[in-house]
Amino acid sequence: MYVTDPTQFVETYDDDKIVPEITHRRTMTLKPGKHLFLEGDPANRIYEVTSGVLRLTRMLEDGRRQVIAFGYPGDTVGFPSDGYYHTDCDAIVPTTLVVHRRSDLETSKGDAALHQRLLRAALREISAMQDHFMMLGRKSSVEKLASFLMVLTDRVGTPLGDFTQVSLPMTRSDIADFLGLTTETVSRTFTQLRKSKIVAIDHINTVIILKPKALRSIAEGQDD
Amino acid sequence: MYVTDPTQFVETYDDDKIVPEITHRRTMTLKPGKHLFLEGDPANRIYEVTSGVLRLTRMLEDGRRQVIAFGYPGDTVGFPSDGYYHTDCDAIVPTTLVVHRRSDLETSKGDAALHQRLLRAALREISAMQDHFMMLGRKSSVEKLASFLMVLTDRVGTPLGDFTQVSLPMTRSDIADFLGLTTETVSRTFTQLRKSKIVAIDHINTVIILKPKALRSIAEGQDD
DNA sequence: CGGAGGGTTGACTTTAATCAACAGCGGTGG
DNA sequence: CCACCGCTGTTGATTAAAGTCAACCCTCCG
Repeated sequence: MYVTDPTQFVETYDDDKIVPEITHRRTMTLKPGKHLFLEGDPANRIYEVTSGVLRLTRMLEDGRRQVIAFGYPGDTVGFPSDGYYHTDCDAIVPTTLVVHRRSDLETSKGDAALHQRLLRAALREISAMQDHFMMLGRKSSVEKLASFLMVLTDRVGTPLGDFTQVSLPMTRSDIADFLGLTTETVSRTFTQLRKSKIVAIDHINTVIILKPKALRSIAEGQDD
Repeated sequence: MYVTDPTQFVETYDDDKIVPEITHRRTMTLKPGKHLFLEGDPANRIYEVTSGVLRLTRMLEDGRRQVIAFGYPGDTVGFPSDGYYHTDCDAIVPTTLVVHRRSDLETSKGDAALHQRLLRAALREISAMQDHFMMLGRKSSVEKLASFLMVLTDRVGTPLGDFTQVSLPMTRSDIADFLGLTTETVSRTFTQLRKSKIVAIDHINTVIILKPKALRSIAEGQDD
């Protein structure tokens, strides 16, 4: 019930014209709460998420935390810089991964097609991070939460009658640390969206998008 | 683009045994205020800054602006995603650039060494953006400004007696939009740092770092 | 000399954070 | 099986931080 809809994942693959080969594929699984790597670890592997959800985080000395990204199926994680990882990464649900050796991908010796994929993934990542900047720096709490829900709707939403269902495997605290808010504010903002009938909250970790257009226009700051 | 200290850049060159050839190098210059590209333009070129400073920005419909990065010498700008630029880019001082055709860099046909450079630049960019996330999402206004000044000190600071001088070619409004603050808050925060004798403000666009250690510990959230 | 734009400062408002209480659920063990 | 504990989430009251609105200054330039 946690896991991201497999059809979504297949589509992502189709879009990218990536047909994974059985040969030369190393896969692994990761249990919830288990770390894939920590900030400062030497970065020898690059991973592609095939199912589940990862959480990439950074911490300040005093415990303040920023969730950099959630790694959904189709995402690549573990981009190295100067040979090291610059975030912690752990699983929030059981997760399966394809493992690539960094040396295969980064040096000229490796497969050119794999190379291409890494570069494309990095460029997509940069673009996604640019959206995230605008969100962190310039949006209000409702706009942040609406943006977050829209992204998830577009990526991993599943149709449910006339509406779209989105599962939120992460805690409120994860959402808060992703959006640069507190858990209390996230909670209040959910309540606000629920009371204005834009979303319904099914179970704590399942929301139903009732008015996608309204949600999107909030996300983009059109109403104020 | 945000943090890459210049020695780093030189080392990267050495590591890769890339000595840019005069041949096949196309350069250009850009006057202050002139745009290099706009959000949504097809991304056919990738640029390396050789002198000057660029500003990369994104806008919301209602005019709210986020400065994504400043492009200093050694930085690469114009990373495409889906074939388009996702930010505006203009010069804030006279700027010179090396121009690369995207097709040369991104497709398998191009020079493998150039390929490598693009990938490295993209990975550095991702790492820098991760710092910026923490700053936007979790730091207070003083911490933000201190972080900004530290990065500039490390990258482009020039020794001045016992101290370090940093020039700020961008306006207060650019700094505000980079840090997710208002110009008023930036101004007040400069005053605060000036009054506590951590920096001195020479000319509007030149600051002198009097207590780098104090500034760094504020930036990292050690004092509160 | 005068005007425009960028920057600073002050007074006040708004937003989200903080502090605190409590509800719901899920697991554990008596 | 039920009681209790601990964790996550919600809600309320209050506070703190940054935003807004406004006045003013300074400098650069025509």
